[in-house]
Amino acid sequence: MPLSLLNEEQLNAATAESGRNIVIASAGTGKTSTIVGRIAHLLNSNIAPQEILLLTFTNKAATEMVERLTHFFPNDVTSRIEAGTFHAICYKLLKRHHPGLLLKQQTELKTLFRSIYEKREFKKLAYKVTEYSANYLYDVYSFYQNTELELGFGDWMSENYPEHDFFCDIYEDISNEYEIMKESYGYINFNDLLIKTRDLLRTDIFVNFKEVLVDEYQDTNSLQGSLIDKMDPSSLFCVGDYDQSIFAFNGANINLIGSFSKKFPGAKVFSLKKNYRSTALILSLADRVINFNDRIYPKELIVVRKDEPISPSLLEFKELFEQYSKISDMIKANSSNYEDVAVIFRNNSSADGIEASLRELGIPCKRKGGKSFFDAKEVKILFDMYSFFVNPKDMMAFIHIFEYAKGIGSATAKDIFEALKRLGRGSAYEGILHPDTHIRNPFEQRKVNFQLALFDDFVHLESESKFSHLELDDKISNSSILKHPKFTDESARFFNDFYLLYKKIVRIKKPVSMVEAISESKIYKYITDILADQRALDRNKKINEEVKERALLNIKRKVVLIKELTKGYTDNQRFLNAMILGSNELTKGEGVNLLTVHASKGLEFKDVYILDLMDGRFPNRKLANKGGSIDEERRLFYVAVTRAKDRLWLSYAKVDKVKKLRFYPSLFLYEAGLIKNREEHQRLLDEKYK
DNA sequence: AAATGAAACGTTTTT
DNA sequence: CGTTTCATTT
Repeated sequence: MPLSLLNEEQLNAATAESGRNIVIASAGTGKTSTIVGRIAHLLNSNIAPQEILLLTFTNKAATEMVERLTHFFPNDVTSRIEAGTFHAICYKLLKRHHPGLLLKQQTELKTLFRSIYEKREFKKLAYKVTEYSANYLYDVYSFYQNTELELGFGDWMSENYPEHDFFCDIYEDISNEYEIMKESYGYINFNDLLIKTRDLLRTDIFVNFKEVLVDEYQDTNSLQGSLIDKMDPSSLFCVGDYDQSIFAFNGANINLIGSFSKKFPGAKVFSLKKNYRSTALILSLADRVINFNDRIYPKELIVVRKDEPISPSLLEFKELFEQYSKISDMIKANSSNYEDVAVIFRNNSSADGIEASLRELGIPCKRKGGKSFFDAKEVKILFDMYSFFVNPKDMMAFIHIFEYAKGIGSATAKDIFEALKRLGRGSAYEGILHPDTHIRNPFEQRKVNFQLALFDDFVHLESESKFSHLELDDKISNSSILKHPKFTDESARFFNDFYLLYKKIVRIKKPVSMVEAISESKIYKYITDILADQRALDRNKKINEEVKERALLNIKRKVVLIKELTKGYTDNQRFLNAMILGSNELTKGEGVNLLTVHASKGLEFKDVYILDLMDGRFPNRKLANKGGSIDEERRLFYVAVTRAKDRLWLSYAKVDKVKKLRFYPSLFLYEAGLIKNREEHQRLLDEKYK
């Protein structure tokens, strides 16, 4: 039984009476074992597995904990435990009452938001404050949704950004229109997942969890908190560490832990103090630094490991890239098993340098990186085509597809989409396959000036027989869509190919076949050919056939990868949503782990190298000055250090010769006692940031 | 309104 | 350094 493996303090927590319980668990004190033990205890007490909900920060963590339980309980028990991230669980719940929902990539929604923003006029008059950019406003709005439960967006803005009071009505108006547009295109995003689930709980979605367990409670935000409140479980078991709260930018409320007892009078507080993970020297270093933060409860760490510790060491380099290559050398010389090594950095910008150096020495490494893969144009367009077939309301996907049709840009693509909707009596899907043949002109007159209600001329329709020489499908050559004057022979063929694919795909059910049908279609070949041409242009703007071949091969390889990703999925919506929910949980490859501090949360490694410990980069001064805080940066340092089990290296470089920058060692290196002359450092810092 | 070429820009962390 | 945005031409 997992319970017999627990020490006394862990066991006390794991077997706590049901009610409101919080466990303060410092790094490396067996938080995961305690949660696993707690679930075992619940199951032993005859609580049904489906009455247990485990909320974690990553899906990986959830899978791991359930996996551990399978060693002690039968599969049909553990598989019925609800476990996952807030978002994944909400998706599952919401799906029951909202079956057609489709998640959309964050960047797409930003584009939508920006398009709404750009229609607004910010009349400045004599006002000296400039309005927030669309991008920034989107982030602020998202932050608002995660943190504010009472006020409307405009009121919240004017309270928190009083100097922008003047614009707050416009800001709120933009957010309102954004919500309406989002709804009309059938989109949903990460925040909506939580908000909609919360709002439907008790009225449309019913849950009956006896026990809700929350891992990484310090990184829970108000929105997530309100979701738990609405579930109102009979028992709640939260585990967290004040010193590891590093998600303030996402609305994580560090006070949730401190105020737990206030919010739930009579709540039991447990604390885990025995550290099993790291050596005494690593822990004392972490402790020294984190003690510079104000404490809300005393930090008391007991080192369990008694083996001879290896002292953490400071690595000083003259130049940034010298640092990367020397560390790569060290990893090669020092480590037998690359899987046990992690290179941790504050900013993703450090990743490329170290990755290149490792590759040079032939050292395998892995990065959390679905991003670049899903950002590739050939992947994007495949998913756009896929999304449009699954969600015909998805106008943005439609526009992206038709931007590849020569002579048709986003404005015309939008007209065509609207026209298809009209032909299909509200459904673009029907408009393509079964257009209303009575409508002669499906195109709307455009408003040239919205305020003055000036109208453009009707779209001047061309003759139906314009493309009779092209051998198009009958359905298409008879379609009034092609009467739009922007259609040329080439784009008419494009539309025809689009129709043919759509006609074929309608009967397809399985994601694999879907990806196959799209990737083998004429239209996808046409698009990828354009992409390959672009990539094969040489200096004289001529296509290098050899390069083109390679580009096409590269695209084919990505298609194969997408096909592999469909494994295990039988439902198109589920597959598409999973690609968005889990896109950056994919880690590819094996070898040395390259991680940001945030991504390293919850993990542990024998050897840890922390890179680029320069003032400005870590702590990241830009962030600390707005929104963040030096305390949060210090917690980040604490998290990074406590990932190490046996050996730890802390590294910085003095200059970046490419960007011609001079660096000063990180504040935390002084606080750790690794560099002594602090006064001199402070003087230099004061000079630099006055 | 689209295509092309030139200039700026910017580099935070996650579900 | 590569992308994104801007300006110019068609």
